Amino acid sequence: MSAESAGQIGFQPVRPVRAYQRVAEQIEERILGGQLPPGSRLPAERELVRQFDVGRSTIREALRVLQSSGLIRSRPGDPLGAEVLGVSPDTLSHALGRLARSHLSSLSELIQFRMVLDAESYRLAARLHTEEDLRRLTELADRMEEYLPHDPHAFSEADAQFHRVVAEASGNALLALCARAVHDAVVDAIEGKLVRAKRAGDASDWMRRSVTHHRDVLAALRDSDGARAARLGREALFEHYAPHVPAQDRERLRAALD
Amino acid sequence: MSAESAGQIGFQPVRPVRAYQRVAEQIEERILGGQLPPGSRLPAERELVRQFDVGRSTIREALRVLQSSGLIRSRPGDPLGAEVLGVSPDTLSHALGRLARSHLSSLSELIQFRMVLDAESYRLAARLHTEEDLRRLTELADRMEEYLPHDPHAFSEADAQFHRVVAEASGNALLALCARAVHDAVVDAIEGKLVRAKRAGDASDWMRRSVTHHRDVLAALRDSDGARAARLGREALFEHYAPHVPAQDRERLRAALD
DNA sequence: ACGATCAACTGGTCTGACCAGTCGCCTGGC
DNA sequence: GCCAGGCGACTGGTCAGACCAGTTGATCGT
Repeated sequence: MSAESAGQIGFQPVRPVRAYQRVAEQIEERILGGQLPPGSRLPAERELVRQFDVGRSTIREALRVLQSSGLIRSRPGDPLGAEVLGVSPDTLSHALGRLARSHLSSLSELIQFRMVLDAESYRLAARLHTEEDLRRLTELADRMEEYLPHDPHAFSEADAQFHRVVAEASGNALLALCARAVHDAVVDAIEGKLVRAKRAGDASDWMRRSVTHHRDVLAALRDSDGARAARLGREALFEHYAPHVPAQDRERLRAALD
Repeated sequence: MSAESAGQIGFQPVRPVRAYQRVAEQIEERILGGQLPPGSRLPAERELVRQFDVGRSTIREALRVLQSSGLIRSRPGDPLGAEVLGVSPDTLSHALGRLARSHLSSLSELIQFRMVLDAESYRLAARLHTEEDLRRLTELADRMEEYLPHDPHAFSEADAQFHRVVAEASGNALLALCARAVHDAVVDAIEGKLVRAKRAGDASDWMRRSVTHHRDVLAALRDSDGARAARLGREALFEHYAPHVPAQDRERLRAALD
């Protein structure tokens, strides 16, 4: 290594490790390592105090860290102790949501990212889907058409579920997870505008176009035509969101189209 | 809404909101909202006790949550109070790393996801890069060639930086961030194997191929040929990682190739 | 047999204390 | 005049002990 070849020993700056950190690390290790599987219980706080031989505040700070990571959940009065939840995707969603809310990334970036993720999961789904996937998707498309006239809420629900099933059909849970997190972040960021637009009267028109879009995607998946499915996904997102993006950012979305 | 039309009022189950949660939320709100910009300082804990009118343990648990989210950092004895860090991408990396370590997602999913993200950022970079980007990338490629024979560590560093610059050139900070987080997660997950393989003697051979790969990508970017750049990225990752993936998962990676 | 009661827990919060650091000021020696 | 050193007055990290409200399961009275 270059530092060593220059004659320096290369001491690492040692940063103090807090007691609550070591407690949290030990417990996290046990959870990630498979001891303490999801559903199992941690000992009570006062028992952990005895086992780790630290004060209760230290234990509690460690548990707070684990809880904010979604690894455990605690409930007052529960005689069984905190519940182990295991690794949950919600942390990802939260992190993405924060990133989106901060001006570190703009709405157009978020939508462009969603275009990329959706299109690629479509592409993979076209290649790797099972018959069961197709059956579920057909059913969802049917349900959307059925709900179309009278229940916009159920329609949106079926819509979201359609996308989730496609993402799962891609065979990549991680990709599906991120796609969902980004989807949620976009919805959070733009909800107000869209609800207004839907109330403005073009709702049923939009829903009708949405149904044909989903049918097109389904057909592309059935043909195992990944490129077509991906293009459909990108175009639909572009058409849907471009009007809500500042004009100077629209070029960015267009760049993600081809 | 369907629940209301069924005659139910639709009360939401109210879950108790802990004091530390409200404290953490208020502070997070201020940070995300732009008051309390990165670099600014929080009041001292005992001052927060007065302002929020809660006990110090409550304040400390709230600060722990914020710290574990990467929003703040505190140092004992600092008379200025905890430092605001703002939204950081490290949270994403951590969340992805945990997801990868748990069997919720396999190594092959992680690598496939990286193929998707890298390829798409290449594609966007080919379209949106600036002259300055090209200059920096050329310099990095030169540096890689220079380091090639005698400093594998610096070589890897330049390699990673090359990918980071390409991701930035895509113009989408979110995409770049995720790409980097996934990259780090892959490196964490596979590091042991790779180091062994590199020591086995094919290191310089791999580095030589890597240099030509980066030159190819650079050329594709210069030609604004997004499809070619994306394909190059996918193929390089496939060739590099396929041997380290269980045989039954290799088909998954192949599906991401086209 | 069963429903109300109660005691022994739980986690959430508060108080007050101590420690080891860190910083600013202030002083004494140059 | 200036600078080194020391002396407080802070900081965050940790601990101990207490109280509260909620949950639970056994116990008791009917």
